[in-house]
Amino acid sequence: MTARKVRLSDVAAAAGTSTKTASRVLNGDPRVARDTRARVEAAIAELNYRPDPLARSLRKGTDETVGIVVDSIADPFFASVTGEIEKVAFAKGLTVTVASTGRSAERERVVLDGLIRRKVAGIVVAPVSRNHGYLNGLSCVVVFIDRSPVGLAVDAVLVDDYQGARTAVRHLIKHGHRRIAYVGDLPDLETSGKRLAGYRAEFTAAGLDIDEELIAADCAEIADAGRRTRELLRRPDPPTAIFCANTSCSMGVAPALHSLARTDVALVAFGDFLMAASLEPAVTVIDHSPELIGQLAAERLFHRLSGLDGPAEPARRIEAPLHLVPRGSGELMP
Amino acid sequence: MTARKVRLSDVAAAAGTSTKTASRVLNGDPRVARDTRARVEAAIAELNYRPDPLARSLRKGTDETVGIVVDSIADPFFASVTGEIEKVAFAKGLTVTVASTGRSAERERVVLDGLIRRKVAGIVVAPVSRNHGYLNGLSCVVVFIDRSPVGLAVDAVLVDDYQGARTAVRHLIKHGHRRIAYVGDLPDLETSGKRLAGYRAEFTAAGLDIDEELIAADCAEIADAGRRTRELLRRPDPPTAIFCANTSCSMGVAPALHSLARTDVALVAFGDFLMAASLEPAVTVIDHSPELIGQLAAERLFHRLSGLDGPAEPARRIEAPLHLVPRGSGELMP
DNA sequence: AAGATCTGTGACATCGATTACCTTTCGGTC
DNA sequence: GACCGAAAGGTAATCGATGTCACAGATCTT
Repeated sequence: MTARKVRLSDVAAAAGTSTKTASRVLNGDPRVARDTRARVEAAIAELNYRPDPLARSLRKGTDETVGIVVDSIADPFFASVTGEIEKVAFAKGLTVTVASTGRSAERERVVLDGLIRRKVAGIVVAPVSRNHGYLNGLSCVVVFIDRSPVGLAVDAVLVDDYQGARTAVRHLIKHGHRRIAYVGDLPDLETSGKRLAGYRAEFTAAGLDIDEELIAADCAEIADAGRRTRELLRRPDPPTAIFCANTSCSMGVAPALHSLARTDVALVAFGDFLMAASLEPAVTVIDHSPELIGQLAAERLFHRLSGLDGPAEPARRIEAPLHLVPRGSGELMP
Repeated sequence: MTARKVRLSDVAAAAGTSTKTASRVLNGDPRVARDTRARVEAAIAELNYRPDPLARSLRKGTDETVGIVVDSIADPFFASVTGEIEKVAFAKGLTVTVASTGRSAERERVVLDGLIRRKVAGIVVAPVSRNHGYLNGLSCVVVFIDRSPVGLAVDAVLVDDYQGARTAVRHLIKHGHRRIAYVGDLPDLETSGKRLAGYRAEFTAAGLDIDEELIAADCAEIADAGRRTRELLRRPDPPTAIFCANTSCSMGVAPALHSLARTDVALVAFGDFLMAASLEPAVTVIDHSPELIGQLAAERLFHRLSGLDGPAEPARRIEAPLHLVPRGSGELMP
């Protein structure tokens, strides 16, 4: 009933060959006679043999697994990215292991180290640390997402945070706003830093002054964003529009505007979110699809793994397209 | 610089012992002399040795990994559950591998099979198939979440879908509603089936008739829920309230109500979602925290793995608490 | 004082596959 | 007819750790 465990040697015995030949069949080695191959395949089917992935990995020195490392798996953005990569990986027969950094550079190092020790074939990582030199000389394909590699030449799938932010701010300026608040995460995160830089650049390009008091770039949590929004609107000279630099912040800003009944304040958010379209007014967003990012990352990873490129193929930087989705909140006039 | 690869035998050599003794130190075997242990530990530190998890797993026949199998990793509910389990697992030094079923029973079988072949120590699974007998006789700890095991005695962390739905419907009836629509997923999913049963039971208990026309139990996608909501409200005898049986449906129902400006229709949703509190009116929900479910599942899993229970400890059914969070939408009168 | 019981340790087999390196067979060449 | 090369397949080592078992010396027993 429960065939306890079938090993390759059992298959070989059943087929009347050596394990080596059975192994050849398993790995598609062409140097096997037609009928020998057939006998081995029959034995495999009959015994319902499946190779032991652990043993194989130990011997081969590489495991058919891809690792995914992100800030938090619960984060909707990273959850979508992960889901997409898992789909592709499953289709190729690879296992997916996940790990979160909690945004700690130290933990990033620990989990990456763990994955590498497990000889994963490839890793997709949304890095936290400032320097990734320690990953050099790895015999493992790495693709960065969301943030770019420093001190390391690997593929990266990114969005153009800087231009995205400029587009958002330009949109608001075009609709007549001059006092536009910035609500975002700490700018020492690469992504946040670039978005803030884009915000600033667009003001400068438009010949407008920046009121530093309207910049709330210290919102790590949803609640912070809500609180800072209230503070901004309480000012004697409140903003007429808000540029919200990431999804978490949107989750704080939008509710705050609602509870204050200040839906007259224009809003453009960086990153789409599930309910954005159903709020009243619906939220105009700069969309960067996590599914697409996941797909692009997976594609890049498997391409490298397939070895179709020469190994010398230089690191590539892929920009996932961004586009502004006008829904109402961003088109309000002051 | 990059110490290519340090094996246990290198450590042993450096410490002047056999690999077996080094292994003893590694595994905390008490039968090692004090100074031998010290020497081995020094060698480990000096060579920066880390054991190879694959080799260890192969030999031991079990991998320090927990598998998580859910409908979709991108689903916010499962993403939170997964994130929580990963946190706990990381703290215990275990790796986490994930796989999605896409709600296909066949795929469920395939991914579970894959995990088992990899000799994972434990699995947390949100099952899809109707019978899990094929998992019997496994040397692997399994914990079910969200749906209960059939033909198999394993631990399960569940919510009381039936009572939750009754609570929701009772709440609406108490506020004067008689025509309450049901919008939910297909009832052949255990969870959905129970919620629908709860809906029906509460009507019966209140001595009210059920209008089958108000039951839209065929919404597998967000878009379906939106469409069905519009249909329901277009009826000559529309409902005055909606009970929304899962989060995905809420994502469809709430926007639909908004876009129709029908925020006079009462709404209670099963499952909290990020923006629920910020909609206008805020959405009353039956909350079942995915974080809590993840924690409970992880706790149960690691408890079993620790072997503190006798192996004969009977399967336990754990109910994660549910509670109604009134926020406005559920308290509207007809 | 001979046996019994612990300690501490190492040699060697083992987990289940793959790789390096042979051997054999056979057809074709010159 | 000796030689070469390709095809087909086998033997044994190996990946890196742990389990089995044997054994020497120290410490008790009675």
